[in-house]
Amino acid sequence: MLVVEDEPAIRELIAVNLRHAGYAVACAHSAEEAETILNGALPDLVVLDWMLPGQAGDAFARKLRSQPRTRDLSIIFVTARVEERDKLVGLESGADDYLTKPFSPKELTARIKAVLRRRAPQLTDDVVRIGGLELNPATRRVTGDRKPLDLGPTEFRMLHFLMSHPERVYNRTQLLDEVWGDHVFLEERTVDVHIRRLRMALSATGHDELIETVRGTGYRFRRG
Amino acid sequence: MLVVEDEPAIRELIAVNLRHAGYAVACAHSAEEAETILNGALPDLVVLDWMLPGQAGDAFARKLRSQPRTRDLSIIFVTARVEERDKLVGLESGADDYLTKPFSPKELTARIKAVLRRRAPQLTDDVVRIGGLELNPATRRVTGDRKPLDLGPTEFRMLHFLMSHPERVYNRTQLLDEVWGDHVFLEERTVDVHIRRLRMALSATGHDELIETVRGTGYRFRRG
DNA sequence: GAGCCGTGTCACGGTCCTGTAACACTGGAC
DNA sequence: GTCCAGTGTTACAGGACCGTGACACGGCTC
Repeated sequence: MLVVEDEPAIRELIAVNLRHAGYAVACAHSAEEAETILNGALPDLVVLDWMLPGQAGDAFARKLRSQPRTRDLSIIFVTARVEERDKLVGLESGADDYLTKPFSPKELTARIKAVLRRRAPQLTDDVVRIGGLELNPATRRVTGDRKPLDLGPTEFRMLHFLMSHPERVYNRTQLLDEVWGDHVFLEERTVDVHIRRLRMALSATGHDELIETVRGTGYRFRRG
Repeated sequence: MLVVEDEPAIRELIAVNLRHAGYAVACAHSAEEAETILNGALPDLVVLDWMLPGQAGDAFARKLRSQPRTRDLSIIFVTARVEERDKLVGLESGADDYLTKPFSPKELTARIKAVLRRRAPQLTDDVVRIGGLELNPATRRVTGDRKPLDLGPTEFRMLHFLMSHPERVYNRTQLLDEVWGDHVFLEERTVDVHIRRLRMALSATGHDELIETVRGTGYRFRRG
């Protein structure tokens, strides 16, 4: 997650809230600094101020869209202008969404979730194979070393999600959002129990150690 | 791929990204120009702006659907309106999907891929043979181990569909769409009852266990 | 009209799943 | 070593989910 915003107060406000929501955040106060960062690692999403010193935000967005490496980045505009015209121009530069100041942290994270969900994390019907496990969403079958595994609906969804994002650590809130849906209202410890049930099922073929606990953070599905 | 959009900026944004995704793209700024192009070559898919000058986009879509030559084109609507009502009308005019501005290039290509992939193979008249069962669509006869089975119309269509996609799990909504037709308005539990009737009929030759219940998901036709 | 067949819906009961609380345990800070 | 937050484990009540039988309705034949 990259936040590009010249106003320090707003930049920190956004960053703090994103971190709290479980995202890794980098900040930049100008388009130039943002470019430097982007030359290193690519984020999943860019929160971009409409009004940037020197170079306007939408010009920067067009630039991102014009380069192959950054073409597919999700972009959310933050703007103080509410006029329709500005929104339209924002759309023309290929933003995924926009926020009008003032906005609440809740709205920010909600929109980010919406944008991210709209695009990537849609679990597909493709077969996932990792570490001796094979999960087939279309037939809803899971095999560990050719032996079939019996999973409940929730266990299956969780394993599907984890296997689709190996090595990556998810906290309990994120798992609730991804596996149960983000409108649910459940205890975080519920995740623990389902992790256990999933591990139990996987242990039938000796694959129970594929799900790793990251103390203080959450869980991770290991490669091999 | 044909892009029909009157706003030059958005049109180019879409076209550039589609070309980058590997599609051949033609552009039109109005419905009239689009018709001229369609008189020449037929694309696989049309990206159509909801608001077109002169003729509304959905009117154009209806026109496409009404002509045999363009009836089967996939259509994706692009609209700035987010209201549910508009979405509904968009789908009623036969759109395969719609995009709400703002959207990102990645989202656009993802949806296009989804629509193209969704064009599932229709049920053919070929004889289907699986697990001792033989279903002949042309004669509308089903035999289990050479013994004839007596099925009602709905049971037959459902068995035909399930046997044509063995191992794959379908939920009740999908089965309603595939067996009854896209836009029926029936209780999902109705599927259960017909599954039962089908199982009863199949049990006459001992093949009732071929239809498997996948709890929390739907039903599956087992191989062998 | 009566009778039959195919169909959609409902209600009941059993089974399995699931969320939660309570308790046991672990790892790390000090 | 002690202590504590964080996690593993277990048990259980409630509920979701599905199979099943019954019933009403419409179309059809006679």
